[in-house]
Amino acid sequence: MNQRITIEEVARLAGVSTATVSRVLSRPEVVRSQTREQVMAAIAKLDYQPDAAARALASGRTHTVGCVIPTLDHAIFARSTQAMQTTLAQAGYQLLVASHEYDPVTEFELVRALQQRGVDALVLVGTDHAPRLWKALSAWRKPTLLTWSCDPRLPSLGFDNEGAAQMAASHLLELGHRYIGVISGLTSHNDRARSRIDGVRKSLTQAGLSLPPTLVTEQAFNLEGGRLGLRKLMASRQKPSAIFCGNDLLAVGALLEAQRMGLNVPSDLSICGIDNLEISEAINPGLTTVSLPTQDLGRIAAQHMLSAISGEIIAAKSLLPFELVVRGSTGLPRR
Amino acid sequence: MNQRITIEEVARLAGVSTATVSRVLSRPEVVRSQTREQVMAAIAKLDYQPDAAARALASGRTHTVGCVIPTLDHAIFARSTQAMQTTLAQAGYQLLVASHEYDPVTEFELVRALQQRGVDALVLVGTDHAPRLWKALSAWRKPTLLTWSCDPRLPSLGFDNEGAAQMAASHLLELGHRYIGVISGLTSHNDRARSRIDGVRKSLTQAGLSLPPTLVTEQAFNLEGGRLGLRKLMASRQKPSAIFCGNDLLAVGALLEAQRMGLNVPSDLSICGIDNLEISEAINPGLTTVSLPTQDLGRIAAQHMLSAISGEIIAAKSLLPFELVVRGSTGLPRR
DNA sequence: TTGTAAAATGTAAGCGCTTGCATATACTGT
DNA sequence: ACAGTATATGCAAGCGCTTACATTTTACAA
Repeated sequence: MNQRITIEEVARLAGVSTATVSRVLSRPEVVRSQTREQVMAAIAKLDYQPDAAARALASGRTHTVGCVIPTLDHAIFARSTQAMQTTLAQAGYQLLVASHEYDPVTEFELVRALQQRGVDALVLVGTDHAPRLWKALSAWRKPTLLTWSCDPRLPSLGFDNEGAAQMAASHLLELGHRYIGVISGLTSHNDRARSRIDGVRKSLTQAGLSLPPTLVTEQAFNLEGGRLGLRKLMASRQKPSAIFCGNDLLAVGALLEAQRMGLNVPSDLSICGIDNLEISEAINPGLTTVSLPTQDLGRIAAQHMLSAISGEIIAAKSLLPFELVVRGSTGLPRR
Repeated sequence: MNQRITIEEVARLAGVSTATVSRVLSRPEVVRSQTREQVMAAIAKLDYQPDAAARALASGRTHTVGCVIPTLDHAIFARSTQAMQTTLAQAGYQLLVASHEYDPVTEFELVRALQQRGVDALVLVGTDHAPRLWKALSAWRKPTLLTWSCDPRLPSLGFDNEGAAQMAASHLLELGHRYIGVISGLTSHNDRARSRIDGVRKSLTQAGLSLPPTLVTEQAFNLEGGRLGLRKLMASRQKPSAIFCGNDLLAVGALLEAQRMGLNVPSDLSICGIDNLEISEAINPGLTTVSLPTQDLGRIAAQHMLSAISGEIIAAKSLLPFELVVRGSTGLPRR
């Protein structure tokens, strides 16, 4: 840190006290405009950059929001995180991201690390967390937000994952499918994946059908998982005529693998996902899916945290809308 | 911050001075093991969490690395950022990410913001930066790394983008293509995109061919861009028999659009990209591409910064390897 | 033992800023 | 002009930690 410019030098040059300089920086409206301009001139002249650590120590606020996600390597999280970052940056806040790769222990440690760093707010994904993490969160006196799914224990901003899956399943049922397979993401430490399976099961039950374990497979959350899942389901005794995938990545993988196997989608097999990624629309045939506003999720999460930081009360639970997007990958079952 | 536990309370409970507690935290080996254990016990008992802002102010180090990228919304950046974050976290460092959406002004401001925050190192993407950003970087006395492409002005870790594009173009030339079109990403504030076009041009020139402007189109960096680009090129007077895309996202978009137009890939049109995304392998036909180790890029970038922070000298320029992956999307031109 | 060097610990001065409170200056109405 | 307010600025005490440097303890040789 060689000859860093300090607030003192600015104060000297401007002919005021450090307190005034500080005020110009944080609450300019309380400083007389003439004084303010002198100070601003000095700041500009010296190219003064306040030391964030010192500000944080003195004020107890870091202008930083922490965000702990499973991984940036999935488009949905990358997208919402991107939106969050942009929104925060516009308000002068910085985003500290950390990812745990679906490991609850890592997640706990990351949260602690972010808390130590004094982030002003924390955003987490989902409701599956280690008990001691819940404890660490409730002992923490700063805004915290759960995203993607909701839990009564903390303010949440998410989707009705079960409902989204039900919507997809109903679509398949309405088309006349009776044997519906499910390719789910790994459900460990992932409540979204579980809720989505539950949603399908609920729809099937309501229709007087059931979801036999042989028609459900859990796969890694990537294209390869979708392909493996498809092969597994199509190898079962009673082949499904339609497959619901826990997300679009799996669905796209399944679709491409079906085509490789020489199956025609949708006449041989209908496939449906959740998320509505860009690829879902582009692929041939287009993927029928439930569209989730993931970008809005990130943006609104950021807005909520900014509000909460400035003392406003935020909704305990907000659900974002979703809608079925029917494309070419689903159709009537073979007679 | 209500009744936060401070180092003083730990010291009191352990019966030592705050200095000793501090040493246990940062240089445990200089403390007698017996003392160290007393202190650790006190830390555990009180669940003491050191205040990062105070540590930063006193020590001048934040254990934070800043990373400024164009956007997280592209798989390649998400992937390398993810790898960086993981590597840093393992070393007890946190990642502050910021994205500028290809806007140099925003980029400059973000860098300043990160510098104010006292990050211990900074990672940037590419070599296209505002002049005042270069100035701000050289005035800064901490490790800085350029990634994706290299520049003599700063330590760099990247790819030979021109070479990668040449490799792809040579492949198409060897197959016998003479009319090669290019769908490039937007070249503004994006040296990688420009280098890749240059690479293709160079290969063509060496083969005694040229790259007419009508066979080059710049498109937004997404699937839609690839589709628009394809339509544009296929509408030109002299249709290309092969298309090089600046990255795989464009290539996949182009491929899917070609199929929608009823073209057979590769017999009617060969398509080739750069990056080797997961989708490139999964799609039918598989996309011929130049594979870049983006994950390694992030991991190694993190390692370099950790080394540099601890005072080691890092290479001024490291180039990561790449290789051509030939799949089904390229073939011989129609006779 | 005792002396000496090495190792361990303690003391206390900051790090650069914010902010409650005291003081000074600027307005207002009479 | 003057008291009485309202507004603007300054003073100085921290925020919680790190780290030279000083001091004490330990280890070991003589």
